Amino acid sequence: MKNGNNTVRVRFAPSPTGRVHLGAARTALYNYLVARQMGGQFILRIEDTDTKRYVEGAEDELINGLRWLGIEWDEGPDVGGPYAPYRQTERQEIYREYIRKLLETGYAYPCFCSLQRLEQVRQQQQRDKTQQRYDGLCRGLLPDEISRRIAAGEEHVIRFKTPYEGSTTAHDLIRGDITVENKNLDDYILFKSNGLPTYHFAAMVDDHLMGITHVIRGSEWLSTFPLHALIIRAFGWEEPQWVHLSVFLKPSGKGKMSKRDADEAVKDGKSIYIKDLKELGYIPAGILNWMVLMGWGVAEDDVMNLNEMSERFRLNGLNPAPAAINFGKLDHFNGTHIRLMPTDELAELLQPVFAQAGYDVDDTVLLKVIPLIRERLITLDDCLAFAGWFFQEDIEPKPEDLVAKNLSPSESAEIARQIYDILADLPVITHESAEAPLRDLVEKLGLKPNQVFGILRVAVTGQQVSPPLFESMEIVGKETVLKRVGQAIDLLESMG
RNA sequence: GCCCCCAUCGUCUAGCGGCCCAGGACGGAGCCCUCUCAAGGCUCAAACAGGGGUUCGAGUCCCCUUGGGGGCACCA
Repeated sequence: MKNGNNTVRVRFAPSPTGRVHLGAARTALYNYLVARQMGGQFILRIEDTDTKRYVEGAEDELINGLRWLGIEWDEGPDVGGPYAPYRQTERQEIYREYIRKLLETGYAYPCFCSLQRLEQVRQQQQRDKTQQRYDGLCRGLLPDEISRRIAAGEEHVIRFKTPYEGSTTAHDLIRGDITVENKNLDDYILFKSNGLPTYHFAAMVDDHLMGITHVIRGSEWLSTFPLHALIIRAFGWEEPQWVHLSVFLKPSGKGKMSKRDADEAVKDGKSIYIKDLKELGYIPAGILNWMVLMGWGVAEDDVMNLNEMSERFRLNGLNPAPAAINFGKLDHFNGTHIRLMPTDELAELLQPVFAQAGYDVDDTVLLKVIPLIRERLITLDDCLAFAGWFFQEDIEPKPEDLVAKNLSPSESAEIARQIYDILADLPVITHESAEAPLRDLVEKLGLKPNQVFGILRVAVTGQQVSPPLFESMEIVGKETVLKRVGQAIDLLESMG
């Protein structure tokens, strides 16, 4: 390997131009997984050479989002490393040095064409329905003229001198050899007139200098990656392994997931933005498990944590075809991982959810409540609907909910009174002490269990859907239970 | 328009020439369990885009068609 000690080095190199979404997070994940399983390094590099599209705060969201997911990097702008700096705008000297080399060897040349002229050329090519490519006006400029115009301060860019003849073949790990005719490539701009490099140039220089062995990135680079290979070869460097990931399609499978679609999803309580997912009550383990399986698959046992993923993941098992996003599966994996989580760990996650909703949560109560609600949670936020009533002094059941199915309010009130008497007679309400006498009551009245328990459930919890009744009563205690059943009786009687 | 990539159940996928009248997961249907809602267990429906080759044998290899995706910026 090029860095001499056989270590795999991969990188995730986003540009801070927007929010962190699924596509980016999954690319980061795959890179991270490869580094982990091979005992290599994972590098975070910020590609901020587009000053126009730079978004304030994007880098923070990125770092926070990735860290929250549990994806850690060995080197990066915030943690430093042997190849610092890791922010491209801080590496401008380096790029200038390397572009000089390409200029000297004749692989690159200055181009003085104006934006307007370029636009005209493009339009003409469009009219002619031919391939769009720089027409090469400045390609043959003599050294004298070049130095004269540069000395005169004329604005210019630097282009790669892509051969007109021949073809270029480069190898993608999951697609095999890809060959393009050089005439179908372009004289891509390597340096912009503002003195900053473009992605094509900066990324190649950095990947080489940072000893990157595997470039794992989105498929939007698939059509330009022969060009990237050309740049690397022009320097005489060794090529990394190229891996181009598929894109995400919208849930319908019809068309690429666009920003607009992403915004639409948010209205349904779904999102492809990591930060939104966090706020929606999804947990890292669930999101990770969901993401890793979009573009990669296992034969069986698809529930995995990060460690298991890094052991099982295989780059050559990647699927080159685009994948449609399936939010239903996110729910499934999130619920599954919540169920897998130790009680105390879940408690720590649930505590702030309750707090944010305005509940004053007692930790010891919460610890007892969790086993009752855990298998009912899809997202963390679901705990509010199931268990919020545990932490409310007063509940307000709807009178009509208190009325048992096929019975009148007064009949229901009578049953509630009998329930009250039974519970009042118990020294303490537990699952064990309450169930038998209440079931006897059901039998005595000749009713369905649900009719009797339904009244009690609504009386105690205020809602028709709740965690298991007996266990719940045990937690809130006899005093509260009796108080609420008493209130329910009053309510039922007031209904006439 | 030009260039490149892709193609197994509705969706994510296993499959790298015979182990496949195609396996798993989500979702769906049914049953069981059951104090509600879940969770769990069991069962069922559901796919190799189409057409040509190659081969004793093709979901697996090749070609074409069709369909989908990406790229064609002084953006990454």
